[in-house]
Amino acid sequence: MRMHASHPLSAFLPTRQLRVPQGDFDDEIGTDGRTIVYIEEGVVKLVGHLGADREQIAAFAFEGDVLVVPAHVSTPHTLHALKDSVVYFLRSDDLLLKGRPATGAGQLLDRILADLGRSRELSALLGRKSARERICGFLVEMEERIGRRENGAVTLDLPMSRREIGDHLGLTIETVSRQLTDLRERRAIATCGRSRIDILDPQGLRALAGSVD
Amino acid sequence: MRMHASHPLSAFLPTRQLRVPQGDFDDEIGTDGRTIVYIEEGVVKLVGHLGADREQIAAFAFEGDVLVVPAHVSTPHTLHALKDSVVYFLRSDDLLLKGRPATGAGQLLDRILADLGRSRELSALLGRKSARERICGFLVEMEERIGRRENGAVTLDLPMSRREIGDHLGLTIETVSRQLTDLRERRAIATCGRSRIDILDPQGLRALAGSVD
DNA sequence: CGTCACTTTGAGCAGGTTCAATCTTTGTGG
DNA sequence: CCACAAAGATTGAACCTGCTCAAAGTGACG
Repeated sequence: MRMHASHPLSAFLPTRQLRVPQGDFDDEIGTDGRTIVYIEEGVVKLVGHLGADREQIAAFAFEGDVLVVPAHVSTPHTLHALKDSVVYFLRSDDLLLKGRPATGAGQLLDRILADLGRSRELSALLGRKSARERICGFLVEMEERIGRRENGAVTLDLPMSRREIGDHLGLTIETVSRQLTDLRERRAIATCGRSRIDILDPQGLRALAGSVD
Repeated sequence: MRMHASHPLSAFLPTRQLRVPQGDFDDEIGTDGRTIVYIEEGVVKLVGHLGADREQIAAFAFEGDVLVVPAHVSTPHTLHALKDSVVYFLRSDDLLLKGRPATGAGQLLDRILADLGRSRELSALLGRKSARERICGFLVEMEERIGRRENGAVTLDLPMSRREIGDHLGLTIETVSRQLTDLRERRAIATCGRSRIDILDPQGLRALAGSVD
């Protein structure tokens, strides 16, 4: 499903490729209009800043994802790379007004709407789910987006820290840690080092995630 | 800023106008693809269903707003009219692939991105704000979207109930009520009946909303 | 092998929920 | 126009989930 090296985006629109090392790259985002980012390689997080060290991670974006950086909102948002990444920038103004909707435009719009869909899903999670449900919902989402099948179980290599997971799910690191410990004791997952998580019971996890499905 | 009677949307795209009485109109939404809704008149809410009477109101949409109904997400979403409304439906497939990007297309995309911006703002609110901050943030947003200036103060005629406010902000009706009472006692707002709220101290409200701004 | 950042675990606390009772608003029919 | 009913809103008291603060443990990298 991912766009390839000579992907449609750059084929018909004025994009700007950027290789970013792990870390911040806020300078690259224009503040005057909405920016659309396509992740060609790596992992990126979109962070909302509420002041006083309060952060809400609005989204994690992986290879092939599109991320819309909001403008004209009261919470300032910035982008950060969790790994060395290659991204393309695109101003929303350029998407339609220049004419020439090509093959890639529909795909791009689809991905923008997918981004919006994930945002709605996050709202439901933050507004109405318990800590247990949030963690399980997060693990299920990660499984679907970056899980690798490995003889039976699904393996996750999480590129984000406990703090970042907490800042995404509206929880503290302590609560994240406790919930993961609990899931480990229930044999729903197994952990190995800081970033690796094996999903032992995908169905159990989905049940605990508390969605309708 | 709102589109007018012969608005660009219908001028270049296959839309479907629908007059809906107050209440549900879920049947009208196709389940097979993402649906984009333009509110010509009235007020609409987008509801995410988490089962067991748990609801998250993802968005309220007023005249001139565009609302994207997410598809392919694990939380089913439905639309409801809070008043008699007139809305236009548009499938995302039809937006770009048919060619002919017209004047309205850019405007429409802008509004889709505005919808996404509001969704990000909501995530920040739900993930990281206290009950007090949520209520104040909500009032400030409503002030900006549907507030009417009336000799000095700004007046709101809220079309939603306390329950709906709670289901939007991730709070119970009791907490919403208590917070409003508290704001009334601090002389930040005044209430009149169930739906009318006068904003007496807009700046104070913004300060209590806890955004950076 | 030592250091530093990150993670885990524990104990006490607090903001918001739950449950229950009362009060207010709104709409309806006499 | 008033009385009544039903839905919605407010208030109170007890409780509970997740937070805060603190300390100990673990992994990653020089």
